[in-house]
Amino acid sequence: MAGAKGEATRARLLASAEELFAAQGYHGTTVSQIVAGAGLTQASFYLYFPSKEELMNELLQRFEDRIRELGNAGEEAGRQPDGKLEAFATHSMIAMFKLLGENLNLTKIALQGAAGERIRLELARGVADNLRLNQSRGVVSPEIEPGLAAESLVAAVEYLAYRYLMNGERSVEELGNQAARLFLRGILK
Amino acid sequence: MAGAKGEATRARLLASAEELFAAQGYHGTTVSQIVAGAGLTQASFYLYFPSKEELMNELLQRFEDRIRELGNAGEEAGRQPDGKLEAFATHSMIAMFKLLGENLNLTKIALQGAAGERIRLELARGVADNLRLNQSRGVVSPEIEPGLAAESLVAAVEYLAYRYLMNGERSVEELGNQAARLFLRGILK
Amino acid sequence: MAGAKGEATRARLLASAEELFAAQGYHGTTVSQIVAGAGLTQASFYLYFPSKEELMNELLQRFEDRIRELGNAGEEAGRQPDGKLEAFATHSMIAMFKLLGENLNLTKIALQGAAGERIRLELARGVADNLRLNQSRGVVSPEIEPGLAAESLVAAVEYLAYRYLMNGERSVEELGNQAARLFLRGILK
Amino acid sequence: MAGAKGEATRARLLASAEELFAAQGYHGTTVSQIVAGAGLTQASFYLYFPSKEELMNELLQRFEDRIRELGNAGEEAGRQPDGKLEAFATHSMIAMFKLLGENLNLTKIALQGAAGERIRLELARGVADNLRLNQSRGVVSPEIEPGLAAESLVAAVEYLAYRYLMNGERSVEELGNQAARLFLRGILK
DNA sequence: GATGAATGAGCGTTCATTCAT
DNA sequence: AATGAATGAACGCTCATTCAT
Repeated sequence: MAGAKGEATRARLLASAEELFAAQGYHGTTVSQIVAGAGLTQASFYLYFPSKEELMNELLQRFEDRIRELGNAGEEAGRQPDGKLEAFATHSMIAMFKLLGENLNLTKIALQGAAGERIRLELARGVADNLRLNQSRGVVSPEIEPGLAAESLVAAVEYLAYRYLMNGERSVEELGNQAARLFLRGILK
Repeated sequence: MAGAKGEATRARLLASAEELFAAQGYHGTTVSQIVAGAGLTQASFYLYFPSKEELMNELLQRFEDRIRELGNAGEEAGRQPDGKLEAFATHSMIAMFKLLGENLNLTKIALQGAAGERIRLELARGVADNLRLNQSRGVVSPEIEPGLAAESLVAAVEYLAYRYLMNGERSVEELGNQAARLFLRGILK
Repeated sequence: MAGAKGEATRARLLASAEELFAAQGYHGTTVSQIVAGAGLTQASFYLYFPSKEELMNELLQRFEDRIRELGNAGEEAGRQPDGKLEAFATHSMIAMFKLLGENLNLTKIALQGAAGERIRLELARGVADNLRLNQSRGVVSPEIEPGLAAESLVAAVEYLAYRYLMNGERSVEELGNQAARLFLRGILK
Repeated sequence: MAGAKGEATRARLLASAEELFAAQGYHGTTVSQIVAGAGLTQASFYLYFPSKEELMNELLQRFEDRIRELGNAGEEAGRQPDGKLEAFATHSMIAMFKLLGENLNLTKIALQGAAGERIRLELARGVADNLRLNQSRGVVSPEIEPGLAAESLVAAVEYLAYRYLMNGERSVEELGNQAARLFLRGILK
């Protein structure tokens, strides 16, 4: 079982970097801070990553992979025939909050840089496709522009996740229910 | 009117910094890039700002001031008696998009750092107050949580502004109408 | 007269680098040694040169320029009709020793790296052309291979210059005379 | 015969280092490149050599040993009574080219550093002694300075060896004949 | 006999900032 | 009002080397 110790060290570096990148941004974080957080010297950093930038890329890649898994899961669920859109939407929201909640630092990192836009759009695309499908089924109002609505929803979910899950003020279910209600029925009585 | 030239130079530095901070972040932007964008030498920077950080603070301050103006205007408007909430909401939305659209770089800067949270909350507070008022009037559904709804709305508006105004793909009015419709009546038919 | 001080500093850096590169090679010399030799801090180095490598290139360029001047002068002289080859050769040798002697450090630098080969060949080419010309005139033995002979001569001159001019053991004229005699008439009685 | 494998590994390290030092110089070559060339890890290097510098010294020592053997052989040959200097010189030249040709990388290494001077002088000393002996015999011109002539010859031979043996453009015999002719009889007709 | 993991020191380079002119 | 010249501190990164296994 060669390399068990190395794997652990590598994981510590990733964890340290994740935290720091989220808090201070990529440029604002130094390699020396990352290694300090992992209890290592600077030189050791380069045993595990060829550069600070590559470590960043690895973090982003991890996040994108998880996003894609969510997207795939959502797609399957969305194809289910019957019209219980509300239950499905709520469930989907909760899944999104859960995903983001489990990767809050990654979320923040991924969304703050140039890569952020791409990831955001990827998240939104799945939602938009779903809206279009349900428009054709007559469940979703034809006045809605699926793209805009999906992007609004994604932006809101991201923010709420960061705002309320980080400090534990709200649960994933609460947020999912409220967001689903808000976006499905609007705020009017 | 001594200092007219100095004022202009100072403005050029602010403009250069605004653009660069928005594109690359605070840490990712160097003083030498800022002065290059303003056609000056490094040393001149310090004739106008005590430090890079103070320049940043000034930009943030400017943005907060404009936000506050918007908030004040909204408050007045919100107190108007009659029940035309929809028209008022649409109008408010357009005003928000207009404000952000006129300060896209500042918006991006303000929202990416630690100051972002404070500003976002300030924007949301005005909206939340309004929602609460209209809940008591029976116009807004009692199931809505004003805080959450307001923050969702602000997050969505910010993102849409950045996404569609920067490249001119949408007008302020289009965005305002769509956002108002979405948040007021929801996506369901 | 802007920049007089800067020019002087730049020259000091070049001088310091020239000495160090000659003594320790490019890789063996550090920027911190160069600036120490010029009485500056590390950061100042980069006010004058974009990189250590560019400074090196500039030194090499200077040397190549001087070599080329010598080559041009030699070419003109070589075309002179009459058959006083011996006097001409001696004069040419002295000119070469003088050039190398005035740029001993540059010579050493230029000849130790990858660029060395190119420069050596350039020097030798002029000599070889001359040998060929005088072969056709019947002055130089037809058994001689001009390329080999020229390269031998250049290699010998370089070494002698470094060996005897650096410490002042011999004068440019002594070396020129001896080398001319050796290569023209050989060592046999 | 314990240690057979170790010996082989050690030899691989020496070979790898020889090639790299010749191509990039001592300072320009890293231990990690050396071990990579030998298919080992960094740590293994220090099982065989106490330091990078010691490896270098060993390479230089090997070269000096071979030079000395050549010198001894030459001395014996030189003492042979009869006056066939030309044949002897040609033979000696070929021997030198052969030696250097078989150790081209070592030659390059040995001559580029501070040790180069010492080795060059050692090589030249043997030649100079021989010239002096033959001057007293009246075979070599009294106008020749043995030291200068010997050093010129050595410098030329070294260069020619590197220039023409590395790429196989010339054979050891061709070079030996040409060099002997050139130095013995000169270039004049 | 060889390795994986680690390190202290130093590399070339860039940063925000200062000051005499 | 602006600049040329300089700097201390820190950056990301690589070096030769060590040591427990």
